[in-house]
Amino acid sequence: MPRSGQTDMAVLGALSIEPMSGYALRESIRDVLGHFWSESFGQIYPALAGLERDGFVRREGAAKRGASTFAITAAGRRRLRELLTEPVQAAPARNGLLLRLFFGRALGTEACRALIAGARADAERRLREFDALDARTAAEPQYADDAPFWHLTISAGRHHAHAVIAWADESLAALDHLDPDGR
Amino acid sequence: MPRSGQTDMAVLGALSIEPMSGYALRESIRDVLGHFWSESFGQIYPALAGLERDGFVRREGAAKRGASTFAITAAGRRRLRELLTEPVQAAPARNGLLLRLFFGRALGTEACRALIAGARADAERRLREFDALDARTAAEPQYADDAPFWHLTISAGRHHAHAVIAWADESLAALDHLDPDGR
DNA sequence: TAAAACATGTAATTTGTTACATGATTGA
DNA sequence: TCAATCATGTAACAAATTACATGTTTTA
Repeated sequence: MPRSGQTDMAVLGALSIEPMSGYALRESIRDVLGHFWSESFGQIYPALAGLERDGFVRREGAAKRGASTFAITAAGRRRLRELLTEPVQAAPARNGLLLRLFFGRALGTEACRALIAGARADAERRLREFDALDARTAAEPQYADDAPFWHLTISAGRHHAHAVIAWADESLAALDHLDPDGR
Repeated sequence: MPRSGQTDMAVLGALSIEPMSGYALRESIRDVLGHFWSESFGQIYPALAGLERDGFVRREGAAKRGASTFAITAAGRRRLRELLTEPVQAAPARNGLLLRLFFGRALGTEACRALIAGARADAERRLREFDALDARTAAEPQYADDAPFWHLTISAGRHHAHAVIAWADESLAALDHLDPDGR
């Protein structure tokens, strides 16, 4: 039974905004936190069970059939603040694109170009997703108190995507200079 | 015995540049690929054993006592090209800083400010590390053919660090506007 | 009424880290 | 000679994904 503090933080945090089912929890983590966080069913349900056992969430509605909603308790809010205050643990760096480019001499210049162009296209797509996400949250006045913080995370995503685009353009130009025949 | 293609790629790639011991492999992965990749002993040694069994690396020097060096074979180079050509698999997003900021209303504005300032300081430190890394590779003429590719990865790190700094400054200003008394 | 979406959970597997155990070599 | 560094490996644990199993509710 995985009980990482990280998963508990994400689950309690989401439930601190509004009560929802485990299914909805996963959907909103994917759709709203998706660009900087992820959780799978295999973690969410055991985490909910543990949090319920410890009195941090309360299950509302029948457990057996159909929908049951999980709500955060007062103890759960205290636990959330405790978790949020813990030092940020750096995720181990694992960037498959940069690993391939580092060995670009073995991979070949043309394949490198394609990888960089792909990363640039992904970044452009993410920028469009951020626009949509911004519009969605701005349209819901009940989240007004949370929106400024949500905006910080979207802004981080935008800055990152812009950085990828600038880097890609610069890098494609550098590879052209290295090997002027685009072949 | 973990045998992920990702670890094999990093190990074969490093050995494609020059033969070295498992220990040195870990050091150079930490020191050179550190800003975008990581491997631990628990993965490197089993990976080396598997690669040796499959004929992709050859152990030179006594296995029992003191140093033994691992060198990539011709089959290993073919295997490396094969691995490098595989599609980049996106690492699951896990950014503990942004997760905390997203729940910034529960964490408190002041703690958010401190987290952002910390991220900014980390980025500044990384920029200095990139300068040192650049100087180190530029000083070794034997890596001239690889250096242009290595430079792409360092440039990516720099762009990313600059993006973090710009985002942090913007975000700190936004939080000031939200709550003018810094208390 | 059939398909799609909602909903909950478990089990197997993968992936990776950390700690432990052991020993050789080198330099102060 | 003692400590630090180099070196190899295993075992225990932790974290997370994926696939599987099961059933309900809504909608076309």
